[in-house]
Amino acid sequence: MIPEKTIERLSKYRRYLLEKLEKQEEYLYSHELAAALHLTPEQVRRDIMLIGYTGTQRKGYSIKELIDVISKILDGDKKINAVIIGMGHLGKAISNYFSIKRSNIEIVAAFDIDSNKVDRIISGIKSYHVDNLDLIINETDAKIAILTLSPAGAQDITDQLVYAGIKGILNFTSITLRVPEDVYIENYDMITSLEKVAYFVKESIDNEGTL
Amino acid sequence: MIPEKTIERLSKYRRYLLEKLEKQEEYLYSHELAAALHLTPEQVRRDIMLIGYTGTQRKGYSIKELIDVISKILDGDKKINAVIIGMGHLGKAISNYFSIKRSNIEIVAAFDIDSNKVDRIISGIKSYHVDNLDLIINETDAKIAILTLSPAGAQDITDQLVYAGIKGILNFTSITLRVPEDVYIENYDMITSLEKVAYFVKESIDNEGTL
DNA sequence: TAGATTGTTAATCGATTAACAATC
DNA sequence: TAGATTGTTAATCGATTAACAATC
Repeated sequence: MIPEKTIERLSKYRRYLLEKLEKQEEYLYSHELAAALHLTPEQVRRDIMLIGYTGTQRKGYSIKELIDVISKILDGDKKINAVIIGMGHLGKAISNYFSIKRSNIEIVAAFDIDSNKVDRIISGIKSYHVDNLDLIINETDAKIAILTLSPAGAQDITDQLVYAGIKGILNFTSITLRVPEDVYIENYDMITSLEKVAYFVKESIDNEGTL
Repeated sequence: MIPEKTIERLSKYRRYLLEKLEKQEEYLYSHELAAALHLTPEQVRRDIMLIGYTGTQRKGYSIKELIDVISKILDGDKKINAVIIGMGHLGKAISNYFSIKRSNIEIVAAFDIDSNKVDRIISGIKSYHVDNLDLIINETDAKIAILTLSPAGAQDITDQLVYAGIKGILNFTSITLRVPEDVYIENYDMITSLEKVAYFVKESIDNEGTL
């Protein structure tokens, strides 16, 4: 079982490695990857050890091989389908973001309650009325839902999603959702993030020259 | 010095407490707050201990007092100004999100390179061409920047922001930015989050019934 | 009072970092 | 070869959880 933190870093490693691959580079050292992502070389080596890949002692790691190993871990064999709930600005932003297909995740449908945003293709994704949630999720066999709707209806929609067979939720609403144990939730809380930045900025301004 | 993780939770506590306050409730127990946010009561009590607030042993914590103590920690005395770089869908989504004024953070300006999005008021925020970055940041004394632009120009803009006096960055671009030590960066990486959800969903599907 | 709750110290857990032998 | 790098174990660090006395 690979720890959550390592999974996060693997995703970032892969992104960086793909950039390197495009530049025709073949090998890189743990300390290069570490420097690029503000980590320690030890941590990089340990993560790579955990996924069972082995470099060569002078040349470092093969970029191509490492990408393949990480991809096998992150993507598995089969594709996984996702849906977006809420096609406001945030929903559209995410659609565009993932329209460049990366990895094995595909956004196969979007939902909204606004009749202007329904039964149309928006940002390349077919958009349905939320009344069709259960039907479309079953048809597409989607397992992930990305929640970008307003907090008010979020818990209700979540219950419907779980009922329809969704197993993972990326939650952009700022409320905490209740779900069964076997559903994985990742909370993406913009308010908290901004308040955190503000706190540490305030701290650093207050402590200016106090070292 | 309060740890990062505690700061994050304080932000969430406050949000929840404000909801409770609106419902005219006066007191709550550590276990209530814990249950609502999927934490342990011990952790809630420890966090509250760290910020130096004390409840009463039978009634629990005064909602109003606790909000005030958290606000004093998170907000400090003075307001802090923020700017958004990039007024695409994501920039607009964030503008709307924070147009309801919460805490002491205010978004005072936005920047873009697209002439259609410049010298206008978008989602309630005055939008300028990026050429005016330094000028406006100095005029408004903004200390935080929210980056929602495309990865290509992000490092260049970041250098300009740091030069203009920005001390905290909320980074929505998926690249890792280089900044001086005294600039606080919070990375908000949607790709990594989605890949993480996909990984754990895949794991749980693979292990179905394996318990 | 008895029961429930707080505040806080000690124990545990997990993740990161240091250290270093092996080796290309 | 000498120097740099990997792989991995041990040590450290930090955060969470358990335990429990104090007390309303």
